[in-house]
Amino acid sequence: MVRADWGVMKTAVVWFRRDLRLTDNPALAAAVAAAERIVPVYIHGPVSGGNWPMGSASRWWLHHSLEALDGSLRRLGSRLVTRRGAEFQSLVRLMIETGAGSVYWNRLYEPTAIARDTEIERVLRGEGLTVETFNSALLNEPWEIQREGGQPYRKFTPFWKAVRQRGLDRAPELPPKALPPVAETVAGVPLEELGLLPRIPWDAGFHEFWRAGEQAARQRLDEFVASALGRYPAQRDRPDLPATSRLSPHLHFGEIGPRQVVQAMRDDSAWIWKDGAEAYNRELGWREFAYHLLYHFPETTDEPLEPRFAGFPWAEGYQAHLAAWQQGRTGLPLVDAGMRELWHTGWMHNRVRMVVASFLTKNLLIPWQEGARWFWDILVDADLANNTLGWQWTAGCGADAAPYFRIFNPVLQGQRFDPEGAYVRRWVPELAGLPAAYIHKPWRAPSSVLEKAGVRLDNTYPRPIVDLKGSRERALAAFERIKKR
DNA sequence: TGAAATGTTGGGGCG
DNA sequence: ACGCCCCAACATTTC
Repeated sequence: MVRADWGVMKTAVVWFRRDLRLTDNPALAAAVAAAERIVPVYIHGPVSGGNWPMGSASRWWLHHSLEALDGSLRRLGSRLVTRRGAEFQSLVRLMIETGAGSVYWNRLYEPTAIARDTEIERVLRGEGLTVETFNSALLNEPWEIQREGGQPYRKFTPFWKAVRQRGLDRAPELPPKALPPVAETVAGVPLEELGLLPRIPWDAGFHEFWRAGEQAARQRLDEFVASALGRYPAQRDRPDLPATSRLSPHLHFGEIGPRQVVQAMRDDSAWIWKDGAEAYNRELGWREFAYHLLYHFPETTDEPLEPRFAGFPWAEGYQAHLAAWQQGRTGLPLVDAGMRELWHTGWMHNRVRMVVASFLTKNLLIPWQEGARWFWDILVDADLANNTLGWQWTAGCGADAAPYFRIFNPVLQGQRFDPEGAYVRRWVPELAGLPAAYIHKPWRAPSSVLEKAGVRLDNTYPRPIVDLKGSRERALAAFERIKKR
């Protein structure tokens, strides 16, 4: 095969974005197959993302993930070039500098990213350059799954059925065995100068819970399959147990891809864990559904999909309640435990996410956008598609949403899913001395029990900021006003 | 991927 | 022995 025709080496830029891995990276694989020289680049653009610029926790993760990616590239003989500046200009400059005639990237699906990438692709192609884009993030492109007649799905169950009929098998790309070096003359900005790490070290605790990067992602997947997958269907709703995969931030940054995850489920020889694999694949299905919805209904990041919710009578003057929710001092132990887990680790168990979201939007009648905004900033797995779906689902205004009357009771949810109170004890230590019978409702505990546990209501721990029964009735009345006639 | 209110049933205490 | 009542326990309906 003659490739280095006329003695000119072909150079390709691989533009990394949220595909921070070498295995199962179709853009990288295609570039390696097509060119002799590879320039891997990450471009840190100016504040972008429209209404949704990357949050603090995401930036923390990104910093460490880029560090890991650079390490992986170096082990193969290459390195990551890090640039700062507007994406288009940075890309053009780099291509001119390196003599690259082509650029490869894996697609993003956020509305602002689609608009930007489409424009970059158009202009570069107009200049006669090669632009090739790929799917690394999803099992199917959002437009590949369609209803009869071409409309998008709005219900998960038929969507998932269509996905299953299409089949989940997508062979992951193998990683390159080696990569050509990047010339010394190609300069980059040191990672530290991107300013991704917070100035105030509120992230100090994150290191205890997370390790970013492709290797860590793979390890977590393997450990999950080996140790927890069998119990996943029965225990995944238990925040007090290590029953979930915690892959979400790795998936968000593309340190591992859904194809690899599905393959791990399939390859697992213990078929008695079939139910676990099925249940976990279904969760990947929700992720696919979220991207499907974001692609087809891009305005839902800010507006309810269900138009009648535009006139919903949300509470006014809710700042104090919002702050109590954010800081984990609502007086509802399960809610506070969740919000503090979020603050300390950048992550929250999914069952608890539903409970705190229901409490915010229904018991406090605070607009779901406020919750989405807070999660966006604090979650290490903050993902526009998933976050939007999750909040609209809880608020009852989204696709396949929870009916408006479905209001979680944080006490009952706590008793059901944290029966011994271990989760609350861990994150709300001032309640740790309470017996299980009162851990989820300290305000109902006899004074002798409180005293023995060292709990002084209103002092060491607040009473509930709203009455559960009354606020539930208020929410039902509010929803009644926008009910479909 | 609810909770509360309301309805039904059946065991057991008791006159 | 029988009927009455109470009330868990469970089922159904409603929000």
